[in-house]
Amino acid sequence: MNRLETEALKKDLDHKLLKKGLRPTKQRSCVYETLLSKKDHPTADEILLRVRKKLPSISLATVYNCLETLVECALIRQVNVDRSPTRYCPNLTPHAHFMCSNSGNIYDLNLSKKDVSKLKSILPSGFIAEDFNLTFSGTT
Amino acid sequence: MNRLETEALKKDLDHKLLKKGLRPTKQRSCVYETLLSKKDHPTADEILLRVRKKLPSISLATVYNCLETLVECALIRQVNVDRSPTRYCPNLTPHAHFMCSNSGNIYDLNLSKKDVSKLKSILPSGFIAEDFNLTFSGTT
DNA sequence: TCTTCAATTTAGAATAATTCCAATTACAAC
DNA sequence: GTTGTAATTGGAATTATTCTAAATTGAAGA
Repeated sequence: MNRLETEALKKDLDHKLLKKGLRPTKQRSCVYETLLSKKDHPTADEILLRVRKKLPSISLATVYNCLETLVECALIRQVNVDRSPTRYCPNLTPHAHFMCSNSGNIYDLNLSKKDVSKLKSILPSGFIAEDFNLTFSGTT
Repeated sequence: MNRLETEALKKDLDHKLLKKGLRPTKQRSCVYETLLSKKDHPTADEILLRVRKKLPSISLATVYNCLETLVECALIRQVNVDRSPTRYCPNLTPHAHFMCSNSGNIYDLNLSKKDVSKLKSILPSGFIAEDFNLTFSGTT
């Protein structure tokens, strides 16, 4: 990501925060940029380590706070696979996850609109889904 | 469940345990029967309470041990929704889950073979799924 | 510019689910 | 019966996450 892109993202973040009456802080933007700069699925601990390269004194509690805020602003998503620590995902397009049992790697599987409507067609009448979560596990 | 059914289940359980070199104990069969007697999605704590009506001195550690064993024997399944405590499910037919955000209730949504093959068709070539997990959240 | 004040950050304590551990207990095989 | 291994048990330990209370920040108004 070059400087111009980074600045555009920061502007977008600040705008979305302000719309919710939240302050644009350097911690929030740093956590956000860190997530976007490497599109994997890090845990809060891993994010702490990465963010500390830029902000050495940031605390784990703040990382959790920032992540929660970013999720609320719909800028990132949480990924939970079984009981393992929550992971965070900057991919906002509809997708499923595939967890490789050997490596522990998580892959995004993008879903077409057709896929999504097929999924929703599983719901019986009367059930209204706000969200869904589809995770495969196996080997690649 | 009448006595004959219960005994048939116990026999099946004992058989599957022995096949794996595991001992059929009263704790294991009690946990299993408890889960089958009310087809909801209790947590380990809730299962402890129910099982203690029959085996007052059973410990929480044993309940966890038994549940782990039953999962390994593919007699029950684990259900994880977000970060909430693991729930256990005696329904072995392919199904998705729907969690009602208001009540917290979890519903089984049975999947047809067609549904399952549609789901698997999401996987790109090279990805081999041993298992999948589909959970909707919303309101009923 | 100075003050004010609520939002945010911070370190560390607290919580909750689960796992671990070491000491019994219970069986099954000999 | 004895023996040996598996299973159970209570409590301690672990781990991810949330809570708390004090310190810091930065925008808005005086």
